[in-house]
Amino acid sequence: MTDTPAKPPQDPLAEPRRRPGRPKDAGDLRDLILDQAELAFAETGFAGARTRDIAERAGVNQALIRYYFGSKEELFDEVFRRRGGLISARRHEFLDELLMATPAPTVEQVLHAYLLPQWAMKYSGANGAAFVRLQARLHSEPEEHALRLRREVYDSSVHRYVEVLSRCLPGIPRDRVSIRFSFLVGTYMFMLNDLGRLGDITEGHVVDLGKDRMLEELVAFLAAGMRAS
Amino acid sequence: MTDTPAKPPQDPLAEPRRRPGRPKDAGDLRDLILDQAELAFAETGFAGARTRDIAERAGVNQALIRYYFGSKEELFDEVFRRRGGLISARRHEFLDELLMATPAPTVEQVLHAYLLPQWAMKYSGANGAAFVRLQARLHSEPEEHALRLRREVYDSSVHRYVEVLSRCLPGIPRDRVSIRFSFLVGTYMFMLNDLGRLGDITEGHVVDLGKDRMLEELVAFLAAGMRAS
DNA sequence: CGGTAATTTAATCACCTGAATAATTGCAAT
DNA sequence: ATTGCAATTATTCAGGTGATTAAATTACCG
Repeated sequence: MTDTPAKPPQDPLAEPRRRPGRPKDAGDLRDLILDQAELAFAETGFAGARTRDIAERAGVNQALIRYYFGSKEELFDEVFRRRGGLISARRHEFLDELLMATPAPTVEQVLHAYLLPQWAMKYSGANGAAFVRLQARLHSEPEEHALRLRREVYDSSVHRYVEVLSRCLPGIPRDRVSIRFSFLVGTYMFMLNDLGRLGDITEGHVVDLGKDRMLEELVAFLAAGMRAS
Repeated sequence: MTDTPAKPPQDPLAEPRRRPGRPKDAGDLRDLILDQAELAFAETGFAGARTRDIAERAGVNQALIRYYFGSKEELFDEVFRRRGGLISARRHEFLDELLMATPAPTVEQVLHAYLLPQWAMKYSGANGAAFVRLQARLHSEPEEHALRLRREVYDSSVHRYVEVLSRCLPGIPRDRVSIRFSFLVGTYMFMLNDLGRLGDITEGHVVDLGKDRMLEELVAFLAAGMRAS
């Protein structure tokens, strides 16, 4: 408190630090933080990710996270809602389009409409794959927090798809359709998330089937399961 | 350092603390630690669990974890291997028995043999359900550590089942069978782990189908998927 | 122009974390 | 008896953790 109140001798190679205060153009640091948080949460999960890392990767002070989001948990929620909401919306759209085009679609068509938004996000570049992993992680967390988020974001689209599928499968009671739908959720979550188990199981014969082929295989498998007598 | 070298005034209601030194009968604290670690890891994942909590729940000093296991990570490995090895061994046994009884089993029979050990463990009481959750969590962790463990414990039984299934499904190329098998892994992992999503998806109509009925439904679904043309 | 509000930083807090150490006790072999 | 090993504890360590505060800088509104 008594001496060297001035700046320490700065590294002349250091990039020009942002100084505090309102920025001139404000290139929305909020979104930058969300992007980096998405990556961090995907890599190490909620507990494993450090707010310091997230801030550093975004080139931003740690306190800014609190400023924008309040807490680490609320930051996570926001990350999840941002893309989850998008996926859910796309699902609704695709189902609308499908029902508009054909009043009695096949099981395959309905499943394809349901899965495509996730698939497209995974291969969209731009952190999509990270979000998909983060989401798969959330799906295996039994905590109340996780459950609440999933409900909030996904339940509405899921319920609609179950209803439509039920109409496609007149021989199968509704409750059974919904049970099978929950099987389906586990299946695609795992495949979306996976980063090596497929290679192990096929003993190296199949490592990456490619976006389209994998989706086809999955739809065929799931549709057959749905129709099981 | 200078005064009060003696014990602080102890809470007279405190239970008699175990004093250091070799115990008289040594009711294997090692296993006690493993049990509590299993619960803790299942509840909050690897990063979220605290060695302090684990030790406390086991009624044991924290340093004992290091004494027996070396580190938190090695403790986790041991927890995983203990029951994972058991499950893998059971799978081998059941497959042996099945092939002994019928040289050409149905897909349903093979899948049942594969799934039963996990199912039985989940409903065995005695932390079985906790282990199953922990395992499902591990399945959605992409880290190298997780991958290595799964390989070590499960690959041998998985490869055998893929081979037998391939024989049951002569119309389907081997690679495709193994891809479908990896679909299957995701499906049952999710169902084993699930603690509420089923209820959401069925809008409350189905919360718990009961051990046997759920396994039947799952086998029917998966067998149909395996056979998909 | 001048004041107020928004945005950002550096610095710090209180607490927690896994790990390590050294002391303590009981048992078994000599 | 004495010594040495095994199992257990209380205590401490070094380093992180999310959160918080106070100050700094700029934009915006009158």
